[in-house]
Amino acid sequence: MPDWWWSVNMSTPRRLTQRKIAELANVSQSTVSLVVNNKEGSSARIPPETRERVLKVLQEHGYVADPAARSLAGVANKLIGVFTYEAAFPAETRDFYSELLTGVEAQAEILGYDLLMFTSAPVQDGRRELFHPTNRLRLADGCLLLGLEIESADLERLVSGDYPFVAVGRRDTQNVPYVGANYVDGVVQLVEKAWKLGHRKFLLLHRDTEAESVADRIRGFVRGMSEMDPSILRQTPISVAARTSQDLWSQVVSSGASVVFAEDPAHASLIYREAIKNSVDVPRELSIVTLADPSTLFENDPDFTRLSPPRQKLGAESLTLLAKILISGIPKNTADYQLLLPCELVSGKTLVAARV
Amino acid sequence: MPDWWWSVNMSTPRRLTQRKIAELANVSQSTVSLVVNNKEGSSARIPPETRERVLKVLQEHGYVADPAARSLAGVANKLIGVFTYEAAFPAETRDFYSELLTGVEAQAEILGYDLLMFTSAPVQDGRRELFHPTNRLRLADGCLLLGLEIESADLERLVSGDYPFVAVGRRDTQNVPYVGANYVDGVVQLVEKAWKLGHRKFLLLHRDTEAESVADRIRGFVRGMSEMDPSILRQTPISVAARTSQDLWSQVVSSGASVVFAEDPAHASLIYREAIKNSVDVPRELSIVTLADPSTLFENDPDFTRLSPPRQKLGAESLTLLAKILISGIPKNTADYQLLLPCELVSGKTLVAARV
DNA sequence: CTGAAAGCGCTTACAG
DNA sequence: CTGAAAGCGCTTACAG
Repeated sequence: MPDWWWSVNMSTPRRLTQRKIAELANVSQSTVSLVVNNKEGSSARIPPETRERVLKVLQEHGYVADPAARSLAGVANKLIGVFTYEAAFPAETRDFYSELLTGVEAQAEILGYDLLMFTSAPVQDGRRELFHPTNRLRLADGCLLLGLEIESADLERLVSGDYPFVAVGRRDTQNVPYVGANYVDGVVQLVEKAWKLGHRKFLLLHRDTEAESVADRIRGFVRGMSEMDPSILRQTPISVAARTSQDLWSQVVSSGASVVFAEDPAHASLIYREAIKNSVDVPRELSIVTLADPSTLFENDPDFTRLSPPRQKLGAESLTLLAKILISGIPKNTADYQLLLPCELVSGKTLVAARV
Repeated sequence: MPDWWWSVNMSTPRRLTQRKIAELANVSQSTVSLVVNNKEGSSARIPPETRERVLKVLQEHGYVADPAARSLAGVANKLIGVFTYEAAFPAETRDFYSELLTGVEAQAEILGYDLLMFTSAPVQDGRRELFHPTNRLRLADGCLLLGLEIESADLERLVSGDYPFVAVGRRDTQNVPYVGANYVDGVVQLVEKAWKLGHRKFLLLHRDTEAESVADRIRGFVRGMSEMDPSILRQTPISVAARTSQDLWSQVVSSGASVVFAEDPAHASLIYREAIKNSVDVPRELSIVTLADPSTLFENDPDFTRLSPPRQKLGAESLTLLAKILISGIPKNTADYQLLLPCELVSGKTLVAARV
């Protein structure tokens, strides 16, 4: 405690310590600690009477152990850090994070963890920096990492360190514990479905990012197509979605596709609107499939046929995995710390039989 | 550090400490601390050469001070607790909390605070309990309290304690530091506006809750009406909004109102739909005004004439106030810790001149 | 059954 | 200029 402390905090006396509780209950500080932690074990046995007395004082004063001190003394704090590479709450990123955080929050409630949001991390080029000189990861027992893209350098550093963490979403980096969505199999199924409906002219428009979740969807698309017919796959355009409505529409038209796989629902939405403008009937003349749930911002959209990643469950399971790691360390088998959850396939109304 | 530590963590040696850095740089641990904290002041003056050497080792090893230890040694935690009476992220409460939390988060980033969400608090009757036996408020330097309704017992206990906190939203309880929205003046303005447009038959339908935010809107309505004409106020129905669309519509019809003040946008929305069903033209035959922003769940609604509480700003300013309190204690003047932010009046399209 | 003591990693007067 | 030392609040062997 620095010297100036008292002068600054004269008004509010220092927080309640075990020592003070001990005085009040007429026991030693160690006894208080024993009671607080409900230790009955090996060497300590506190008579019920004493325990009651201490407990009473404890409750009367609403004592809570200083988590910093506890942590320093080597106990887990039941505190889980949540690091998001972008601000978690704003509308722009709300769709992405909200569902995940809903799951995390619900599970935290169940498992009795509090959540520490690392909002103080300095923002660099619009993204928060994980390892900055004053990073406070250690405040939490372990941490959840959220973000469409996560720096592989960060992941490597975490993997080689001893700090428990779990990434939400599959990651390429070796030995990273994660819980992700199984986009590959999901997209394969969607491709099969379209194929069986007679579609042969496909188009995949994906987002312009290196994120694993996007790569997986592309991979699923390629695998699905090649399982159906490798020669058709070779003629199937797989492109980054254009940025404007018009350019998107050009991509669709010039591809001659009967079904568009628009990874991003926002793109599906724009294409749908352009289709209306150009008097193209969706889905009778053009089927549209999207590979994630549409945001509430595009509520007027049709009920897109789509892949629905189980975002709430992803959040919940990530926390569950982290809790396991905290308790018993990283599992031996990769399969036990790299989990892929199946995506739901929503039938929707925008994928119908191809016209002959 | 408990005894079993090594057996559990054999693989990963203990985290890097200043002591180890000191050995590597051939200085004392105190010197490392001095360098880490960039202290130049009073008693310590480290020659640039030594400093460089230490800095180099520090960087090479990516050293970060253990925040728990720092905190224990008396440095502020820069940790703000966030207590929500309901789960913060789920869709049902998303509209209410998201905007607030967006503001809080943005401000936390600016002020360098991390956010601790008290998700471990046990839920009783659908609401989290603030003061439960294992409450961990003390984990944070202070805390923000969010909720439509906040138990006054909780508030009283907080006020009489020494734990710094700020409520988001105005509260009746004495001496509670808060940042709220000025609903009273906002509603007064809306009443005036409708009055000037020739409306004389008003109806106020409010939510069935004791929350201060609702009471304030009712108060504003009453004040506005009585400023216009007390005798008309006496004939103006002020009721709890019915639960079903049909009953709501009955309330509207039987009141004979030319303008409905529906506090809750969800109610405004239902009334609007009933109006369409019953071939009543909104706004030409019936004006509707709502006293909060509609949720994105009702996106198909018309652009309601409404009061828009500055939710993001509420969040941000609450954190700012709490930060002030943390630094210099509760201000002397009530006016300095009980803040009311003006609501924006959105013209919208559902309030027009009354038919003569 | 309970207390005195060591130690967690750090900050900061205080001696040299 | 730099190191030895006290102390933050806690947990847990270890003595009594």
